[in-house]
Amino acid sequence: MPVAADRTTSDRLLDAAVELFARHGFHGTSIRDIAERAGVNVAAGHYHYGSKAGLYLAVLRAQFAEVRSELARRGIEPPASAVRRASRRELVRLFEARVTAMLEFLLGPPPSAHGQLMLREMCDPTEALPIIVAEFIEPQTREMERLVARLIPDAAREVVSDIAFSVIGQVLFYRFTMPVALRLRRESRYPRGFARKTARHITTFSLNAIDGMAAGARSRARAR
Amino acid sequence: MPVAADRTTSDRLLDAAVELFARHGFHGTSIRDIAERAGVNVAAGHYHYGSKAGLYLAVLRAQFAEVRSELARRGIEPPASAVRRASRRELVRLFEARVTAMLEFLLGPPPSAHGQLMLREMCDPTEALPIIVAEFIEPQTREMERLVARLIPDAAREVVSDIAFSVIGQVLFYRFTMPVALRLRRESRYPRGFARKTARHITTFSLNAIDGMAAGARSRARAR
DNA sequence: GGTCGATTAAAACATCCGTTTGACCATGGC
DNA sequence: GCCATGGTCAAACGGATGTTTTAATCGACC
Repeated sequence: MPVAADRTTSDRLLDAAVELFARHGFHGTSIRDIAERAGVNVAAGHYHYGSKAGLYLAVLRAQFAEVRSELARRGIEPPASAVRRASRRELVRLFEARVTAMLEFLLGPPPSAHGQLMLREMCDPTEALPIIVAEFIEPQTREMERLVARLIPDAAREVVSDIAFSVIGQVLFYRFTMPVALRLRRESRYPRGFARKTARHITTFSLNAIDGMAAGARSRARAR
Repeated sequence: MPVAADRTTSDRLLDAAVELFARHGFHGTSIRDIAERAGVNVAAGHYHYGSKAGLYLAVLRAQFAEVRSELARRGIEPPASAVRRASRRELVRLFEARVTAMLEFLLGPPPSAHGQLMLREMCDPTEALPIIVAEFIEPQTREMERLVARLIPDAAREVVSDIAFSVIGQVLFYRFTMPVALRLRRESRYPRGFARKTARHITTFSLNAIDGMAAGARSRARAR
């Protein structure tokens, strides 16, 4: 089943490589598989990308550049000034919107290749990992920190950072443990609306945690 | 660097295989690498375990049987009746002890092979995944649910389950994203006491969340 | 029309892979 | 002593792998 034909050889290689690397990993995918799927010669990979590793790197570069622009397109990257001025109600809305967007983005349907490739980089970090961090994880963490900082004022930078990590952690968790979660649920894929429903839970859980920690900090401050 | 010598061939194979499968994955590890590390002949793997896949399966069986007994040894598996009778203070202590034990277990030092093998099964599920679920994830989830159920009485089973997932999620997250977390921190491994410190954060975060959700449920009940 | 650089194609290369074979060796029962 | 048995070994097998080589093809430009 070759990829769409009206594209350059290098693009078709990239498309096929995304599919197969995501599905079977670097070691589990052969140049010949990729070439066959792309409908090109085995030598094309080396000609256009130098080596198998070069092709893999190009795949991740392309994917996570796309991730960044996709997230920007969905408009969940409001200018920092907007977050600074937002009311509590607006902050909560932004929080849930962000969590929902990330989950929908990662869980599909169909399940995106991004999540799988990211997971693979956690298993076997390559020189592509810095790209993923820079293009996806770092900006998402910073934006989340900005939101959290407004939701729990006067908290130490480190506390804010830990909380942002807990939130992002819950989100990524639902992607990374998908095979297990589905097995526990005895289903073959997440049901319709699962991302939204899960986002609601994570939001509720996390906002209660944040509010509780803020209240705790206030009462400790009074006791001093 | 061969493995200790005063053991049977099949045991030395298993030891070497744990190391290498954890480090480089199934596809990334060759029978020859394993045999060399174990100091035995290449044919030994097939003789004792039938095939490479058979050896891999044996590795995971052994590892996660060990996990189960190790967790039992650490005494964080109190009989269900103890949880049923525990005071709030005791429940909180059990909660933090469980989170701490899981984190110390997963993060090391040195980082355990279990976590890495588990992560690999999330990437490429094999017939070993049911073993991991049955030996580790399922029991941990059930125990956590039991604790959570006591901490937020009268909650629906589904809510309890979601919360338990959020807690386990945060714990596994710190293992799964280790390469990224370390990169963001610009360190090569987690500092001493990191597991304990992180367990404190997860406990604080989660208990605040649970208490908040419990209070929210109560006030909604009153409004009705 | 011819030249040249860029691209594609087929074939070959060397290496590595999982697996199998058949010989060798120790041990224990008869 | 001798065979049966279970374990270990070097060697080889067939196939797959990433990569390279070499030749053919295409398109633009003078």
